Amino acid sequence: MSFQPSEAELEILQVLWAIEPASVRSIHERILESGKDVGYTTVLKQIQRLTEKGALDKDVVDGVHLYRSLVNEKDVKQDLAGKVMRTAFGGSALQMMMHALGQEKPDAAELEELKKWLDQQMKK
Amino acid sequence: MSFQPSEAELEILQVLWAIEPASVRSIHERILESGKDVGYTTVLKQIQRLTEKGALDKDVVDGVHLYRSLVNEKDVKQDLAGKVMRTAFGGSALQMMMHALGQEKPDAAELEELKKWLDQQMKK
DNA sequence: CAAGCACTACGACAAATGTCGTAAAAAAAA
DNA sequence: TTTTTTTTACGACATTTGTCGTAGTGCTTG
Repeated sequence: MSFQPSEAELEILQVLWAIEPASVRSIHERILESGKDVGYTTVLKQIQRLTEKGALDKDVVDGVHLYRSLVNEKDVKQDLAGKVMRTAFGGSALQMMMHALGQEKPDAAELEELKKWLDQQMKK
Repeated sequence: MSFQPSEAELEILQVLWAIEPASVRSIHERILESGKDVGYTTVLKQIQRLTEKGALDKDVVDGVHLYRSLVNEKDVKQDLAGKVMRTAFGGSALQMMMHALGQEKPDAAELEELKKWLDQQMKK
């Protein structure tokens, strides 16, 4: 099993997957930009814990601490989605998706893409 | 926002949605059957906490305590799926589903059903 | 009725999470 | 080279979660 991050941890991982390697400061900024208001030290602490757990790696280049992820984005996301699918939707991806979409109207482009993917799948 | 259960809580809710109203004993049994090994009192405690939080309701009929859920299954599941979709998959249900399926090969029947649903959606 | 069983209530504990404050160290500015 | 500002390290604290043990209640049955 790969790494199963908590919510705050996932947030940090997401930032890293996008802009890694990154300093604590830049990660913190990103998180603030995304609307969530949280202190610098809080983010730092989470980052340190992630590092302890072996999910991140730190480089001290030129006196600046740069972090990057050691866990694979796809794996983590597959675990996450898979787990929810299994525990809450009896293993049905469709059920899960329909519930997720149930909140807002399905986006047309999204549906188009889904169709494409589906055709692809069925061909095989 | 509806109720956001923890994992153990969700497990109990799932049982209730299936066989409610139910006694602690029967809920416990169900959970054991599902493979998870956990003590009676542990389940009871979770149930009591859920009740405190207002997610369950207790009926004492004939000296037996029967519980049933006060939270709506669909709502809870939509919240859950929606949240994962938003926090981990940038709001894309498709991405979420593909990751979920990425683990095992997509099931043929599942795909068929998905196709049906999709056609339905696109028609509208 | 009394002893035994089954349930429930209560509270305790450890680990995980989310959040900071403050101190120490490093870098930048004066 | 002091002083200021930025960063990083540590450790603290409150909550939430998951898990039980134990003690109390009340129903069941000999």
